[in-house]
Amino acid sequence: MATIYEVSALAGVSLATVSRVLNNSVRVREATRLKVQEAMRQLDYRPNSNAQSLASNRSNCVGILVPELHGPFFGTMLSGIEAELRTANKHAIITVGHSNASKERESIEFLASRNVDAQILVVDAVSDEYLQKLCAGTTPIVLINRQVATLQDRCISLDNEQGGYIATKAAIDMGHTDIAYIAGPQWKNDARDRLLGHQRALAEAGIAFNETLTIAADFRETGGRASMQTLLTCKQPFSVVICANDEMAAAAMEVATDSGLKLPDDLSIIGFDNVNFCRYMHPKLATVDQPVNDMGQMAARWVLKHVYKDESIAIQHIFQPTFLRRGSVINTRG
Amino acid sequence: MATIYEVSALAGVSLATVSRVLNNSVRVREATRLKVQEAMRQLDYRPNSNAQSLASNRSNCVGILVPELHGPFFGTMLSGIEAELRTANKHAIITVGHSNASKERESIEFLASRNVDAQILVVDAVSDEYLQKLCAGTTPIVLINRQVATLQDRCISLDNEQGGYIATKAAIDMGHTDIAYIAGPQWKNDARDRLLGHQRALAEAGIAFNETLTIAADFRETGGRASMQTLLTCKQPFSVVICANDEMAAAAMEVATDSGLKLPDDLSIIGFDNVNFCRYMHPKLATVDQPVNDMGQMAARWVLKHVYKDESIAIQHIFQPTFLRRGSVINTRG
DNA sequence: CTGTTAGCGCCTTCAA
DNA sequence: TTGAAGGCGCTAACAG
Repeated sequence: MATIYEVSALAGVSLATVSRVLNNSVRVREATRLKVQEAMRQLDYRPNSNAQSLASNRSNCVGILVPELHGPFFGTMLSGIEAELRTANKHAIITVGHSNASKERESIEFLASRNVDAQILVVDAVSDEYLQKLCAGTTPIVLINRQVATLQDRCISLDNEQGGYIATKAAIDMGHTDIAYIAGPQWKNDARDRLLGHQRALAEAGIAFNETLTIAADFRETGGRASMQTLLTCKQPFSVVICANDEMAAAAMEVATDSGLKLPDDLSIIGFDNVNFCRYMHPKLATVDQPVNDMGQMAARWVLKHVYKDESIAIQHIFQPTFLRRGSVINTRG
Repeated sequence: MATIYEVSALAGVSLATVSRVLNNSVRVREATRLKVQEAMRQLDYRPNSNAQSLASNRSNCVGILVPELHGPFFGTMLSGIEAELRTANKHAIITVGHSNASKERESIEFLASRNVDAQILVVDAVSDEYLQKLCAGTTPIVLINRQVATLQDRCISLDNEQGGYIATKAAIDMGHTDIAYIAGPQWKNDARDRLLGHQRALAEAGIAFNETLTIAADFRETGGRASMQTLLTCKQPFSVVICANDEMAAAAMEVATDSGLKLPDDLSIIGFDNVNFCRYMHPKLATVDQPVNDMGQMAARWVLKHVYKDESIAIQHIFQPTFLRRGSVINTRG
């Protein structure tokens, strides 16, 4: 592959000049520029970005770390990030953490060693202290869906408490008073916040919080399934089960159907996230929409603004969830 | 961030020696190695991979190009690729082509300029000639789900013809003779092959191919929806509609249900791909399983074998589909 | 506006 | 087993 030297030789200019037209920096005489560009074309020249990055200490790449690649959630988020970055001609280097602290750390270090200009992280295993130390370093960091008190200006996340609140409030508004709740793992702050919102809605309506109708699971189908089975055998009445995410809701729905309940007449179900498969379910899953694509886009914009200095960009740190009423939930007041 | 110089100074050795322990190459005296490693630890040294890549002309990164990031299909594939690469301590640089020729080309060039050791491509817009020229270059290329006659040894793909065949054969075996088919875009070879397989199964069973019951759509929900509507108004009887992918099948199912048909009693539906949402549908979608994760993994293995010289690996170029019978299809023979 | 000259951080012969 | 020296392809002062 041709180098900048060959271009400069062919064009009859110094390599500094070639570098200048490459970065369309400062003033280069139009004729010279054309000569150089023609030489580049003839040689099919492509700059070696490793060399550029080494020399300039900038890579035009931003590193991304997500917990996983499969599944509907992070794909959408990545899509939002990538699309926005691309508009600015920046590229994404994507890495996976598998919700495992050492893999997350390893990925972050890989990104750092790749000299990315910034990192967008979606992590749940690594500690707050680690993140604080990381943010104190030189590479700008953005956090999606992770709240660290001292790092608010770098956090992009959903108002999970509000999401938990509106889901439960919607159920209450539709006449439900016996409400079961399948929570997410309580060591995750989003799961905790959703539960808090749920409790706030109950309190506001004067409904007592029922411990035995509240089960903490793992955000996965297996957990949702087990939780639903427990609920069905706990001898307490409930007309709706609210789940802290859609996967668990799907599992709950399956268990309920399998055990002979007719949905939504016998039981209403509400999810959280609004991932793509909600609309394929039967009945369609009522859920709380989380604008993942937009949140990914916003993280990318944060980088565009703070790293690539596009001052025209406004940053929104907290995104509001919205309740989507669909067939899986019924109004008991008719 | 500490450089190799500082490490060599602290350890009291030359930087060549540091480089050697870094690449655990040749023989370094154990004592020296320990001294160096201790220095690295103290300085929290991380090699700059841009510099490594520039000097060694190897990056330990493989470039990936997929059509999109959202949606259930490519996420799973990426997951398979990434996991396999990671076992060998190689990393993935992921890029998106949006099924658009110039974006695909741009992404490929980006990957090349990043000096990736190999590229795994899932492309549909770029031409065969372009790919041939690309493969003639120095960077090893693997193609997933794209057959180029002269490049067979670099292609990993599903036997789509067979997939089309078994879907239709399954329907026939269950007593269906009036069979509608919603095809994919015929400029894509996978869509074409699936249709060919469909026709082979028909021919084999002595069933005449019915043009008006065959509609080519776009592999998307909108296309599936429109096609199903056309079918419902075409005044020809059919007891099953076979779709060239699951998205169109989901849409077809929705349209059928909305127009009052009871599934699967009034109409059977079969999809293709077995993406994650099939099992959330109601009735559950019978479909042809495409082992996407495995195919991604195999592409990664190709790279591990041919680029990183792990000769122990065996490569499988063609993957076989399997039919998954589920509730959306009924046996008319009882 | 253009050329000269140092590096960027690391690998890799070649000698010792 | 180790060190010295040149170079990977490019950027960024600093002169001119």
